[in-house]
Amino acid sequence: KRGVVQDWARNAILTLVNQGVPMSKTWDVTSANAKALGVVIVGTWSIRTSCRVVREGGIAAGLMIVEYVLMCIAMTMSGDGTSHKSIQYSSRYAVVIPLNSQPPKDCFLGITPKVNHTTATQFEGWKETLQHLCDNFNKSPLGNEAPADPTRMWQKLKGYLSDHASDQKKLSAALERYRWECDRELRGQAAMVSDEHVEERNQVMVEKGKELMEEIGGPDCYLALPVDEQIRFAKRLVREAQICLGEQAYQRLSPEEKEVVDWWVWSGCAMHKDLNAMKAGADRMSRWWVEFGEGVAPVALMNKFKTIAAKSGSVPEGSIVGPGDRGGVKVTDLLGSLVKHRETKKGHQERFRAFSSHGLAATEILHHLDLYLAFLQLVADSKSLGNELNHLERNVQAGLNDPPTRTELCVLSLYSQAISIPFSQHIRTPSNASLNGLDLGPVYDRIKRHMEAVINNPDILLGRGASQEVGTLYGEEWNNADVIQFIRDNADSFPHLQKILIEFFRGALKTWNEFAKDICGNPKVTEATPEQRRLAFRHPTNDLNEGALGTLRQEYRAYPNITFGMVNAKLMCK
DNA sequence: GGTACCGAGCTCCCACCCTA
DNA sequence: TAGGGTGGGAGCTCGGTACC
Repeated sequence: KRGVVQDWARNAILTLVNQGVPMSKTWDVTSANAKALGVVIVGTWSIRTSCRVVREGGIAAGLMIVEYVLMCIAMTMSGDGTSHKSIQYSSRYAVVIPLNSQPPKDCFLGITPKVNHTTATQFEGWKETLQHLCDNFNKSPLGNEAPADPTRMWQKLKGYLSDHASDQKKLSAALERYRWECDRELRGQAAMVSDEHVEERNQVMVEKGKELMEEIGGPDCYLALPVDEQIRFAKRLVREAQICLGEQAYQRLSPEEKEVVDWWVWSGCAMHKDLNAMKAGADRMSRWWVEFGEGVAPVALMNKFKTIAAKSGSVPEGSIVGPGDRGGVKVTDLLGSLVKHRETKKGHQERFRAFSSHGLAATEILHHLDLYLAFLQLVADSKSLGNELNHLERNVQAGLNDPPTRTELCVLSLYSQAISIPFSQHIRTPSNASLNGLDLGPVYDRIKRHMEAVINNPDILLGRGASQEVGTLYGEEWNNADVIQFIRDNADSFPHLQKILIEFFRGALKTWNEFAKDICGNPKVTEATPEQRRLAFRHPTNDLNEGALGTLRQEYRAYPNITFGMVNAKLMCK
């Protein structure tokens, strides 16, 4: 058809946009490539067409997702939230398990804005998401042939993956409850048209009818309702009767069949476990100085306002300085602000491109300690008036020169080198892409055993003869052997290092024990058959949702006027 | 550090073209 | 002639840059 952009061009547009080409430049890139290859393209396309193709691609991807879900044997869901410029957003993914032995498939269900972060709102968001996908599918020719029913999607759910926030566990319980309702509703639907248990069915209908009729005040009240209210009442009556009949049908199943039907597992993101363990270790480390430091503690690194208040003497310094105003984590935070500020116009990120986590930051700082101190001097020298560092720079300089703060940096680095990095590499390595989050029990046990070993014998990490074989989680190479050597060479400068290390590991271990309960201490997981685990497959981490929300921020920044619908379309096309 | 302006990239509205 | 496909132009938002 003349005047219509061909399929090859649509595919090219989607590919280019997925590779990061702005939608306004897809034609320029295509024509430049064609020219270079000596190919003549008949016609052209506009920016508007480019945008439409991407949006259509998103809709087509949504239809494909519904097809996958309708054909799959089971599925799990995962979600995460963030706020961007005062608006809350939720990202949702599903992993569908195909009928055959094909690997699980990730399906991006979209990012939606929401009015708040309550469990009820998030739960409604999930219902709306699946309903919206089915509505779109049913409006398409595919849906005319075989309409999609979100109830059947819900029935296939086997679990939920999220972070460890209490609202997420509550959300998982709400999703599980709704899955239960959908399952019983479908069983009830089958019972309604079945020739068996007819008396039972009639009895349920009569009883439910009476119960709901009493609730609204009797038949006269029902007749006084507007027609749309009457229809809503009738639908509710049918649904509740179906659920009741469905429960009766369920009770006739064998115990083994019931277990398969009811099986649902919530699990938390593995990287959140590590992050929380790091945080707990740091808290415990900072408390140690207060209880046993005998007056020695990391230097206070107060912000500008607290410093002014302390200097004025109006408030005792002890009541101003909080636990988060000193130590290794504080100095990595401050140096992070200095060399990798989240606002592109601030900081010195053109000179340094290194930080990403407290553990890695501590390693980087210790590895190049002299360089960072020299850099701060360079900053001071480059100031036009009086060679004075600003408040932030002075704080960083004080922290880097402070032995107790350096001690904490050593501990953060050792935990990162021994536990965090080997663990994250293990669960994120491409060869482990099919690693099931439910199969991480042995990994968590290994982490706990290794941490206990360090607590009982810190020389595993600190001893001069200690090797990477016994020091790291999997006995592999240190991520940064120079820093390990630096810590050992300077052990005399850190008299509290061993005690602080043990304290940190005790705090982190306690959190690991607590946070790994979803897998290690959960009989649903530990006693599950391989087939049950396969059906409830979920990734070890919530990276997919974290990544989608990160993409949303990047897209908003790169394209200020983009709608989240377009961001969704771009992500769904991938 | 504050202000004004520019430009990039997307969306919306509407008119035109093409085909069945 | 209706309806789908397409592009022109205007408008919006916000990061970047120049200037004071």
